[in-house]
Amino acid sequence: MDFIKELGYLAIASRMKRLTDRFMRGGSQAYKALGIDFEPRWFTVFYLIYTQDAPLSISEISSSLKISHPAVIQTTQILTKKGLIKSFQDSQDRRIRRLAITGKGKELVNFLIPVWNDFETATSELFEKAGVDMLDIIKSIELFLDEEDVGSRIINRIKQRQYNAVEILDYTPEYKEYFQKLNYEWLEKYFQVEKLDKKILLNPEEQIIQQGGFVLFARMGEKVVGTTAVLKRDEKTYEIAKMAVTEKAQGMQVGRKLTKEAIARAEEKGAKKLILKTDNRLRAAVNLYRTFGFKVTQTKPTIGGKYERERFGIQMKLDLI
Amino acid sequence: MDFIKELGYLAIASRMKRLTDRFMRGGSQAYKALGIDFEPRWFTVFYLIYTQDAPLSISEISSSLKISHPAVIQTTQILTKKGLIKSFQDSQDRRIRRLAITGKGKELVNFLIPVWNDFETATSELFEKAGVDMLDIIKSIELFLDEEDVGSRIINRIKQRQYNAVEILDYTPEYKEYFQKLNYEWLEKYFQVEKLDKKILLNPEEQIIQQGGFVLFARMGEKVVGTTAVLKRDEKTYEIAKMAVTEKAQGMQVGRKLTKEAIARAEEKGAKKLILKTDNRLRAAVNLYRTFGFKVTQTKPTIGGKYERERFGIQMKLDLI
DNA sequence: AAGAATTGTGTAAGTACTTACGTAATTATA
DNA sequence: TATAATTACGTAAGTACTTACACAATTCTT
Repeated sequence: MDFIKELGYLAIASRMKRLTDRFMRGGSQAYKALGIDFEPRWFTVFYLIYTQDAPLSISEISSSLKISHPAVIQTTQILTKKGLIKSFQDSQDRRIRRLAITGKGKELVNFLIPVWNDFETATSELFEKAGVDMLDIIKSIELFLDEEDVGSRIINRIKQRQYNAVEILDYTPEYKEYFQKLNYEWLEKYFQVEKLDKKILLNPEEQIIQQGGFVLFARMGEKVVGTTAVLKRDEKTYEIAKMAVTEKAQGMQVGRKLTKEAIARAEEKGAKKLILKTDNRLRAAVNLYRTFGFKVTQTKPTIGGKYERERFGIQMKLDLI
Repeated sequence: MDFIKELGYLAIASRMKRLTDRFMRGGSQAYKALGIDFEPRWFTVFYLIYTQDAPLSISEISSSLKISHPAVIQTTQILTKKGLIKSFQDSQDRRIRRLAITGKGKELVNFLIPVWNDFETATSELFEKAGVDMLDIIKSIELFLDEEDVGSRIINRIKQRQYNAVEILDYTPEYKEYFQKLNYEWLEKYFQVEKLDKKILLNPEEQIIQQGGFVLFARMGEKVVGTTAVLKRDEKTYEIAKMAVTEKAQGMQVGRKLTKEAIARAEEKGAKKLILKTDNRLRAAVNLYRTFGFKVTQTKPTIGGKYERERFGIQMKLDLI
């Protein structure tokens, strides 16, 4: 029974690892059977040093093989101990230690060349029998991964799913309490709830909607996890304010979807300019707004601003069309 | 610059390893980005325990995943410390420790299921874009490796090459010295050179060839590395004797090719039966003869045998049709 | 020309496996 | 029913990487 096989692409990395280990062990067995004191993992470093005319430095080997430099150091230490390579200081740059093959090393290479040939033939024959051009496959996969690595591929997919799971709702009186609660949650964490906050948060209909603005809510599943308000400043200018996302839902694209919807609705209402006030220390928020095209317009302390916290804040602006 | 790429199938294992590492690291990054305390390497063990209804033992997990049991123990120790699984002693067999998922573990699974889904979609999409059915490829390669593993594929190829490199030569007077030297080499190592040995080794023409037998030599490159004699016992019976391969060439199929040629030539001369005397302690030799169909016919000490060493020896026989 | 930044190497610690070996419990065997 | 063999688990040591950090030499910047 082989559980990993059953999991398909879910455990593809584990399965590839298992296969790779099998290849590595096979190589090791072959050397052992021949009575040669050599390991497959030394091959790339040793062969690189052998083929290059000019002695290489540690970091040159590291970048050529795309492995870490401590890995190179470890391997070269072993090869040096075996007497297969030697090292000397570079004459120009005293930081650099250059590595070259020894006479004993060359002797071993001559002995190993036909063996390596057999390695190559045996593996290429195996892949040929399996009807697989493995070199081409790896090349093509590596190319795709150079474009975007596995991690970010997965992360983007997760974000997309989370984004789709967020539903944006219009203001209704029964959600009023969430507008207050969600904003209190973060205000209390980072700043204090000031007098003007309370006034707006307690009376959104009167303070925002009746003034020509609007309020949005974000729902994930059954839970209201975020909110934002858009205030009307004048016919062409609106302000995004009172954006709040509950802690548990942060990083789940709630703010992104709220912002996107807020911009779209403001545009519908005839806005030509959107502004917002935030705090330079709230990096996630500032970066989010930036991805929508908001630019910082004011970083100096607003002396006599309406809110105490504005003394540390910045203003951002987005021109529509 | 990517040296490993240039090496083709010679460094395919290193290249596969690099690719696998990339996948593993990608998974790790994704969990980290989500703020989840979970690692890709835990997945197979954790998921197996989760999916199975009955709690599993260490060795059941080990064989299901085809990894060593200490690897399972290590992973389960971590998962236990994280509170995701728990263990209890089996009621029937007190050696067995059974592993089951905890409430906390189930909670995490529920959270992770959509994430794992994203893992799967992201990787399968990647392979699809690359035009590769990776699951099928790995399946097919694993199938071939189950038949014959990488190590033995390589070793067989090396042996074949070595076998082809051995050239069998007929007796000529100028090689006479090798017949003596090669036999002295091993006789002195394992036994003593006895009186009868000397007589035959010094006069092969008279003692072997003129009696209806023959002598063969094996050459690798410029060097004579092995020899054997075939003595005529009667019209239908020949004896393989004085087989010697120099130490440096041992394991290189010299004995095999000499034996094969000896059998073929004896057959040409009309032999119906081949016998030989060897020592049970020379395992490599006995096994070699066995692969040609020789059977042990006599294991008891030959009291009063011609050679002192025969007291520890065995006799083998091969019937030729 | 002084200070900052970068580069090359080395060391330490951590991770995720492996093989080898030890011990206790169970099962098979004579 | 002793004894041997097998099984299940655990521990130790080794391997082959990694990341993080330290330090010296060199190069860049002002």
